[in-house]
Amino acid sequence: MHTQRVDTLITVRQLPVIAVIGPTAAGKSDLAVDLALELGGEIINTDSMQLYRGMDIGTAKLSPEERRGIPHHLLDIWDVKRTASVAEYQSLARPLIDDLRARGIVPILVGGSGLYVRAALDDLEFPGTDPEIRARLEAELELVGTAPLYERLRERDPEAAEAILSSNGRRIVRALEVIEFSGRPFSATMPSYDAVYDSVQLGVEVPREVLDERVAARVERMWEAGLVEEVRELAAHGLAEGRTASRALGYAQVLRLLGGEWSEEQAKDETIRATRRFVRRQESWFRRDPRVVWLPQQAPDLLGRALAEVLR
RNA sequence: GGUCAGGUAGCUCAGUCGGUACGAGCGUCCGCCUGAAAAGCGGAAGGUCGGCGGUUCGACCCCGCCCCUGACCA
Repeated sequence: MHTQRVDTLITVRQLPVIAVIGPTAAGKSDLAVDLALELGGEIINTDSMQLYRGMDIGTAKLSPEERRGIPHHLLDIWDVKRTASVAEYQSLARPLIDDLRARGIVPILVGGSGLYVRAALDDLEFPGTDPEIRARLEAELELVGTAPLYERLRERDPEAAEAILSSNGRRIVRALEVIEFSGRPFSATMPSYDAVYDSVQLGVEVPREVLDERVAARVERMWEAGLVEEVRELAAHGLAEGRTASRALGYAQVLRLLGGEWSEEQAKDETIRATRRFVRRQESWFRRDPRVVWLPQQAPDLLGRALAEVLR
């Protein structure tokens, strides 16, 4: 009976689910751990590449010490050969969030994969997939190119065709796949930001010039920390066959280095360039969501401001 | 000192028998994004074509001089 009253009290003042988002190298992970220590939270990874086992250096995974005793979930759960999937991620993240909340622990999502964050937090439903149809369409795309497939999409689902550019083979294939196995149109409904949880999204903001410098420094550090070795080892475990993991920043470039296609300098430069490009894409994705509260990472009282937003 | 090659977008380079620079890749800026999302796709802004003078109706493209870069010769 005692415990029941306590539980009730806690439920009354339940904190929102927190998501720490923002571009690569902005300082999300540290802020998240700070928040977890302060609020009694645990961390759920929202980074598509940190889901992979063995991809540590290149994904800037926090070391055990850096985690400062805070449990981190959804790290190292996939083999590099496996193709990533937002839908699967969603099916893993949701129960986890629910479970933590039920135990009075604040879930703190951290990561730069925008779609993954939304899959966890927002009311997104993924219509399913059919590997055979997909494979067939992809083969067709390879063979005929994008134009005929786009034409077909326009016939079967004009609305989807409207939303998808005729040059984007990947999205055309996915739309056709869904239409084919579901018999229904591919409703690529744009930004419906309907949250399923009470949540706060904290965007860590860093001036672009600073970020660009940090990216270069970080890639340099990754190299020194043995990224090439890490990739070499993963390659022995089939990294190159992995559809997703083989494309990860740093990994893709080192793979080309190992394949003799690029020099070390080239691989490094390309990694920096690709990462900067990625940063810009992340910013444009997150900027679009009006719910994000942006906090300047370099401000003296970052944690305090973050807490204020959470406890508001 | 001489010979040759070259000086065109922020970078690397295309290009025109003289008629408004058609440029390309990269970078930059902006945007899109529902089962690969560290992926995929799109749009835009950037050039007094090394400088000065000449020939011409007209020159980035022809001529002269000069400056700069690289290679070679001495």
